[in-house]
Amino acid sequence: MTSASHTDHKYDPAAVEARAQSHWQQTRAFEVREDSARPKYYCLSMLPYPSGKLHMGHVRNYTIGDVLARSRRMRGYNVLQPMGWDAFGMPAENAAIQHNVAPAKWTRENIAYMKGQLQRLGFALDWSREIATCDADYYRHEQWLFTRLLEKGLIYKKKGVVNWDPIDETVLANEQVIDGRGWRSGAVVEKREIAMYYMKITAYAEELLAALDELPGWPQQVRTMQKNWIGKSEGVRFAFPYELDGEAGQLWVFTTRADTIMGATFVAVAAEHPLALRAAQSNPQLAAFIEECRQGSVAEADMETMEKKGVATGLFVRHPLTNEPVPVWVGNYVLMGYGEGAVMAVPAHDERDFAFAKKYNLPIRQVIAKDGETFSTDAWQPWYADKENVHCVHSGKYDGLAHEAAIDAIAADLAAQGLGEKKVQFRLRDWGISRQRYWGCPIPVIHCEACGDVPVPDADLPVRLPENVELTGRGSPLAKMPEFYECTCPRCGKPARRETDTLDTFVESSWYFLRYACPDAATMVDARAQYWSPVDQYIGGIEHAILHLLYARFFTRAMRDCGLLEHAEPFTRLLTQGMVVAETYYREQKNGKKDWFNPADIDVTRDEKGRITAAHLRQDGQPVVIGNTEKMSKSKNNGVDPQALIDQYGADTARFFIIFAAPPEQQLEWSDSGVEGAYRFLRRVWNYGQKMRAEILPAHTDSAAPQDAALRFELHTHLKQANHDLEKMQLNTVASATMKMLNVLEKAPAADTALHLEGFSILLRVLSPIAPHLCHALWQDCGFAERHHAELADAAWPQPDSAALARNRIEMMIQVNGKLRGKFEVAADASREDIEAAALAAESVQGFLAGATVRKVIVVPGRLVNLVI
RNA sequence: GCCGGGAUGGUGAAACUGGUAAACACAGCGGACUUAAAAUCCGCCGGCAUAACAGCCUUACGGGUUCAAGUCCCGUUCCCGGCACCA
Repeated sequence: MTSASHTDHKYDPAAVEARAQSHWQQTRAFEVREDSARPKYYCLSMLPYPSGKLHMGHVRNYTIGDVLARSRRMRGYNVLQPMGWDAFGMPAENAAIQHNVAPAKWTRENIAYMKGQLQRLGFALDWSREIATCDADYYRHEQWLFTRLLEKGLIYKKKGVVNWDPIDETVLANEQVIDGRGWRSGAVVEKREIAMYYMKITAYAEELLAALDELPGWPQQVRTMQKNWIGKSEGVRFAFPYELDGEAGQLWVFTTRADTIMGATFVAVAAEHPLALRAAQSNPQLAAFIEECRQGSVAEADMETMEKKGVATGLFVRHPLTNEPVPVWVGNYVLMGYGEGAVMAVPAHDERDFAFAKKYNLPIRQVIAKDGETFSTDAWQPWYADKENVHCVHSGKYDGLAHEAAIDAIAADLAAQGLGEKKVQFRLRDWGISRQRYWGCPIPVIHCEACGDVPVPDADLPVRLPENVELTGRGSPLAKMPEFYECTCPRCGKPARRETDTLDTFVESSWYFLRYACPDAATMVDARAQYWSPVDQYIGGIEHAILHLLYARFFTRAMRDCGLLEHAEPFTRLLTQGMVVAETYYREQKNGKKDWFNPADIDVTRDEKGRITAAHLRQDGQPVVIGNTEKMSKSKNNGVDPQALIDQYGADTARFFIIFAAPPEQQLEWSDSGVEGAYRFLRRVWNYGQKMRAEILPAHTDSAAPQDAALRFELHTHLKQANHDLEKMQLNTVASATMKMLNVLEKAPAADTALHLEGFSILLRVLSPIAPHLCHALWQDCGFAERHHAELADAAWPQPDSAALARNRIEMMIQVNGKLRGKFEVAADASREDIEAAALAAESVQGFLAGATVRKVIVVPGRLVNLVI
């Protein structure tokens, strides 16, 4: 049963873990295939970007996934848990520029290293299904789908606005724009319009929204965020007619507050709006303002927080209901790519318009009133924007109408003139998927002067990304490679030019979970994808709550509508893990830039209460500023390397600590203390296992029964709690329960061998998903594999014994006026009257009852009695 | 700015459906064992007050509902995530 190397009494994580891992590898324990005899369980963690080495967030994510996967397997499920690499992306290009290494080489080396780390952590992964999104065997299918979606009209081309760095002549990601300047060049960033491909996600807006109600396995907060992001609103789209240079035109806007139209005192248009550009031709001041609006990033957060500015165009449109002239302004806060690129402004009933009108001295006209409130243009009051219990005033024939009625009447009048109608609008915008980057999936389109944009025929796929390139950081590499872009048109055979943009990396991560099911399929997916779909449990960071998860939901539907799948929702249950955060430390340079220091290089000073009072850089002993506690990131240099933890304490300790330290959905604040405690606990388990082998097992006979009912009650109470918490995915208290179980077993008399055996077999099974290596070794060494006829990974999950949990007397509390005053014992099946009588007679409350009248007695069976006096 | 979330002892946290606030740990303090150290084991450990008990207070802050509120409602502060080209 055991070999000499296993009989060493000291807990040696490295040896224990190598032993378990080689067992799993030799038995191919976690390679699975379709099996109609058992329920399937597809447990998926978000795939990592191969940035170099694992960070703590990865370890947390995959540990949570592994606990769920292993515990399901022990409950009889056919469990698939795969892993792969989100291998395209910007960091590889940055590394290439900085270290002069090809992105492909850099990425593949990172993958090899990180794979080794994942294997060292002992996750129950089916490595035979591993995929890397940068492999042509993966992205060829994505290119194939692209051409289908292009034909179906679900992908189309239009102009979009990007951040343009005029010095590096390159498009910048929002992340690369810092305070309006390019991160490398320092140049003031400009907005530039370029032609791009878009996925028509808005075609699915209604379905994506409605289906959120049918995702009970998703956290409510994620569903709410997606709902708000899709942003369905019902309103009125209408036009302000105008005449310009003798030509008639219409300026269209959308509003959800058509009941306030009579208070519209100006119209604001985006800087890129055709009317603005036309007016600027003869208005240098306006032209200068439009130029100013072109500067800065395209990020919405920047647009929303910047100072709202505007300039009058000098043009006027006519109010569609009053025919009065209304001035047209250009506002830097109006987005051309959103809605109509123009908004009506009602200063009296919109807070932003109010501020703008005050700033530029534009009229503020009240058209909504509320009983008991007085309107004043001096300061904004929240009720000005109310929709309930308000009515129209100063609005002619609409006076007295409530919100809904006014909208109906106004929409009808606009429609009668052909100047508007009710409309449902979504905040959701189509998904721009073109990237002017090198390290991504090439867009499979050929541009021909005669034939236009021609999709690459199936037979010519994949369009391979050339892998040996030099990156300079200027321009787009593919656009400088004639050997890549020079080609012939598949239709007419004449010389043509290949598209040099690549796809957004979110495209790869929108369907990878389907490819795991059939990684060797000749087509994009096959029947195996249907067997494993949908993913039963998805685990990943809360930061992906909107974009990635929404894109994947859309993509699954698009594939369904191409006949590739039968289902619409990719992920049945979702667990959004909290972030791993750590303190930040920095020093500010004279130019305002911050140098960030890693927590590992910092010594902190604490006061007698343990609070941090100061921090110093170990290297020079000089003080540093203590920043906020934030998500571990490269930019803030506050990452803690999990490798050091694994090297020192082993994978089981790292896993146990991460599970124990915080509930999965909550943020996990990293601290080195506590890891030691996890290690001590596992060592106690190991030492108990050695005692089991040396003392308990030799004394045990199979006919013996557990003796100590009180301890057995505690043991099964902890097991019941653990099972309940596991179901809720509150894994930290599952870990606590295993600690409580060990505390019980260490109290148990050595002679009660049956209790020890029962208890330890339960403990090992409950602990095994969290610390699988240690438990695997003890399970074998203590003979449980023979007793239970299964290796631990396949052992049946333990269930509490109801006989052990039965009680005939229970303890209840007595409150007097809601304050705890005493306790008493009562038979478990006592009647309400008996409980009440026992409570009133209890010694501990006599002092409070003396001279008082008991007005009311509240009995909560099994818990407490509250005496109201 | 907008959307979503969070705040409980020195620290991480627990408290099931509104019913004993602080389980389980970490750190700290005291003790046992030891020539000594490490390891291990035992005890104490929210605040005020007290010789000790009794008692009073306490779940970010301010109100409210209830026999009873960490939990529900209203308002506020601070922190975190996302905001469409970071992944």
